[in-house]
Amino acid sequence: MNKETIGRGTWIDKLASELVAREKKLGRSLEMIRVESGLGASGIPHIGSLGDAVRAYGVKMALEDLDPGCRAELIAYSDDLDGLRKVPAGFDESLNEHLGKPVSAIPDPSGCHDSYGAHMSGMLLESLDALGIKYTHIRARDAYSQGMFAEQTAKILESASRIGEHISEITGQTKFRTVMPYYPICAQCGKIYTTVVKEYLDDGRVSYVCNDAVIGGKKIAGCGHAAESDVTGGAGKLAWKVEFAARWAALDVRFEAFGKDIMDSVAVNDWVSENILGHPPPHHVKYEMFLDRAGTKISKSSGNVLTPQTWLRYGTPESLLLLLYKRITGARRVGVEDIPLLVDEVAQLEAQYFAKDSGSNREKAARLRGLYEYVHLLSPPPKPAERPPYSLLVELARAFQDEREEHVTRRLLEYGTIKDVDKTVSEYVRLAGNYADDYGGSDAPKPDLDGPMRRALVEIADALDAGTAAQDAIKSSAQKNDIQTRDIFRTLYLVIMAAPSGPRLSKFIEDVGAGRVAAKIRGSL
RNA sequence: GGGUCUAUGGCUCAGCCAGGUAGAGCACCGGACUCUUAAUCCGGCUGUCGAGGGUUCGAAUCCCUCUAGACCCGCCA
Repeated sequence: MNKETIGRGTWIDKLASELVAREKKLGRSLEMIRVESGLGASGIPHIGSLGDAVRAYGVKMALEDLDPGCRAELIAYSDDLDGLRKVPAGFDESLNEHLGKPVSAIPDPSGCHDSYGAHMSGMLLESLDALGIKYTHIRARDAYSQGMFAEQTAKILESASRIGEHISEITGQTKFRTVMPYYPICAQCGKIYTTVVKEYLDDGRVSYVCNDAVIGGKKIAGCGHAAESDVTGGAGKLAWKVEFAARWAALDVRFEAFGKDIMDSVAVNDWVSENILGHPPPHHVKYEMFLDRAGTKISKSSGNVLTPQTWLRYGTPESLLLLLYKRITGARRVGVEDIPLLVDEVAQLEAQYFAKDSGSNREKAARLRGLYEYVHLLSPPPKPAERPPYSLLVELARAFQDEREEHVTRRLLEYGTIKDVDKTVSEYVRLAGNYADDYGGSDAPKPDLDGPMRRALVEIADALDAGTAAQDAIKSSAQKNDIQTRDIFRTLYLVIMAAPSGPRLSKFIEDVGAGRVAAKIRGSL
């Protein structure tokens, strides 16, 4: 009944221990365990793509943590020989002429990387760096041109008919019964999705024809070129249904997570890996897609991407790691509005982590401790940081537009929310400030400025200019115009900071300056 | 056609994987403090854990069936 907690008690530890058990059973060495994450390079990386890599890194950490004799490494593999299927929302239409070409052969529209593909995977690598995640980066283009998969490619193409039959059996997809699972880049037009290979020649070459293809309901024109292509020199790539297997075998990959959208591909690749390439396939875990708040899949090519960059504009790296590490099962609806929750949840975890008594449920406490440790990549800080509540910060940030950090920090100290100002506080103020600026008050109602209220506001503005204390000015004008004080306060908040509530007004007015507030009130009338 | 996930208080969800007295936040009610706003603090209310069956001493949790919703695959990657 009381099972011993595995590792640090999280799903990551459980997964890693299953993996170790399997490796031992297979009699393989634990000296270097490679875990892999495919990056994708054809669209703007979203939270889900990041999750794949971050979770794989979690498994890497857990492996080294569980077994002292074990070293592990995360391979981040950019699929930059994949062709461009669709111009992502917000990108220039001129990319249309490159549809079907490998993304590493398309110029970077932003001009900062050597190709479109490098730009896209670069964004993901940047966010991995921002999170402190270490990886070994491999680009498909380099791997193929160095002949990394030559041996596997040969074996696969030799067994193409057997593989085609199997694919048709388990996925219902029949095309590989007649077509080789390999796409050469057309030597004439540079496209990769238009080439069809019917024959694998004995000398390591394939013969192909460049035909029209339909991708995503859209026709991509082929150029009609017919030629032969060497399969070992980077002039083409394996189809996805068999390419993972080649990678796993060539790089000796022992773990790879996957989204449910590629379940079939993984099943085929497992079979190919085991039966054609003689490499026991990596241990897997399947995860659900991240959905946006409306419940639709986050897609790289339609506009609703929640990118790691967006998250990190408002939330801490820890909050993003928490999102990805707290669990792996279950469909996840996620949006910018979750960032405040996750940031605060880190604070809550931290409080529990440093609390003296761990509560009644030891197992649960251990899991939460473990989660906190993973959120800090297993190097938790020696002592808790000052972590003011995010919603309070947003509210204060809305109130103080100028010299924000100084004003907000002073408030926090006065409230007793924080005792000291440290790096975390200024980071939090900056992030919550971004949130307040971008999402501030848009849903706040417009103040109702009719007769008496209008007069009252004018009086208040005059009184403020005359140096009257804010509190007195508000009270007397409320009496004079027969308005509830609470209504005046409410209206003032709406006028001054476009929110129905806020910090105490008298101190706020003192901070900001009575003259400026008076001007703001007049400006709204 | 095939597959996966989800269903827990008014709302959003945790707990389920490794069974042991149903939890949190928000909302709401009462109180404290306050400048009749906000924030903070204390206390309180809120549940046929989607339905039915099974396993078990014990099921929100495991198994089966069903219902509802969502997503994915059946182009390509």
